[in-house]
Amino acid sequence: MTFSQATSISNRLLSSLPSNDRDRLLANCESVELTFSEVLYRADELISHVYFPTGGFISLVTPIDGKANLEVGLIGNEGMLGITLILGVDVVPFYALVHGSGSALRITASSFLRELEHSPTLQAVLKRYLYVLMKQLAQTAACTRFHLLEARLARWLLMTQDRAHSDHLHITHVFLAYILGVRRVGITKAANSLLNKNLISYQRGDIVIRDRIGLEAASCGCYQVDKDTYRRILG
Amino acid sequence: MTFSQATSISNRLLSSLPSNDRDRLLANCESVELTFSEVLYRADELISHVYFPTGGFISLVTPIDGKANLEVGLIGNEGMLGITLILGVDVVPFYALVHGSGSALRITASSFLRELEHSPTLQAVLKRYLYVLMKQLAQTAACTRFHLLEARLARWLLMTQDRAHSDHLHITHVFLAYILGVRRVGITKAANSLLNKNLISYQRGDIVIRDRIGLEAASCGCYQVDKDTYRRILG
DNA sequence: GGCCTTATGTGCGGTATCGAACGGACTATC
DNA sequence: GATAGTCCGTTCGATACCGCACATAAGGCC
Repeated sequence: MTFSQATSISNRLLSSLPSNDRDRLLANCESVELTFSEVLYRADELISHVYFPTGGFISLVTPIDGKANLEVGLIGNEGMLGITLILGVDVVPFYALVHGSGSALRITASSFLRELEHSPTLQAVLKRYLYVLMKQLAQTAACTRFHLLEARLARWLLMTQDRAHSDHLHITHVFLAYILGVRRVGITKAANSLLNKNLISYQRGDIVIRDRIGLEAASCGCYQVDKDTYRRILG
Repeated sequence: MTFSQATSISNRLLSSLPSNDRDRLLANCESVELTFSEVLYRADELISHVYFPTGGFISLVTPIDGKANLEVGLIGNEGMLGITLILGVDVVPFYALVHGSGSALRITASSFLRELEHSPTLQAVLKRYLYVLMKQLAQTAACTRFHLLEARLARWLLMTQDRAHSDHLHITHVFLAYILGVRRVGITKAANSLLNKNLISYQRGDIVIRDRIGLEAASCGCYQVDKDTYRRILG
């Protein structure tokens, strides 16, 4: 066994597998460090590896018109990157960008597909995860349309905190603007508003969540909706 | 055989199946008429039937905050409704609303799952379709965020024309506002602009596409992107 | 210390869309 | 031909963003 139980258990999809299936999969995994702003997938390329984040987390980003971008999904240790392989499509659907440094387990696409054949449980779990991801895509679409920036920012901070497992996030306004599809100035304004409410504090690329409950109140309901969906389908 | 070749061929997913798989499936299907504004699925209910539109078409709609709504997908004879069954989840993810009257083939969820077991080809086709749907979800999210209403309206008209197989669409401004997540007045303004450019004409719930090429120019690139994705993955 | 890069704040005019209300025109029904 | 219902057009002020430009500040590096 290449990896300790502690490592394996820190990805929720993997830890929900029966131990023999999990061990088989882990034996084919290698541990990698995801580093901030690293691009794991470029759209339309072939998927070479799939990733199960354990510490780090990843943004799924859709480019549009060659200039703008929008984050459509967020993947931490509750999910995986490369899920479309289970649909028999090995073409990357979205850009995948590391937004939180940390560890992940990765496995080559071919090994992954082989393990998938051997484990109906793995198939079942990942299919359900894909369902959750779809719901999140739609939720994000509607959220982006209707909710004010401040609420969207609060939602993003909460989602990210869950995946970073820390109150301290390493992220700049420029990056947030990119993710949320707005101007940097818009982020400055929204972040300042949250600051004035004593919900967060920040300084040169470090954001600290000060009041999680307050932040939940300031965020739109989408945060809770996403969480509920995950729990209902995979919990 | 319950249905003629002509009927079966009019859904593109079904017509891409080998004839024996298709015939088995069709033998379990019944033909139904979809009527305008009919609700086929309500979110969080159980999926009782899946639908393969042949003439009609269906909107997938995500409600948000209990008041607003946003269309996140459009299903005509190029697709199917109820696709999430292949993920092993029988809970409806989105509202499904008939937006174009016309025929469809439907099959009970249990029969569908049984056929799915028997036909790896069916599984493969539908998984690829699900991939396309995911890409469209993300594209719609970004489109909704960045593109002006007039372009989004043009895109919607084109997508709908493809699925209605007709230049005449039966849809009111109120409905369009609901779909695109804007005020009715916004639709009136955008539609009027398209009218002034001689791209469409309309009157009391009937819209006529006058100049398809011009409409494509007025629409955002998302229309073409979606089409390309479908062709690449399923074509 | 001095310099450069990066990160954040501010100010200005512009605009797409919002919410609400009202007016007019066509259709269906009786 | 009166009445009610549906559909479309217009106007009003408000606002959440936009693009652009520039100011301030903090940290790293020589």
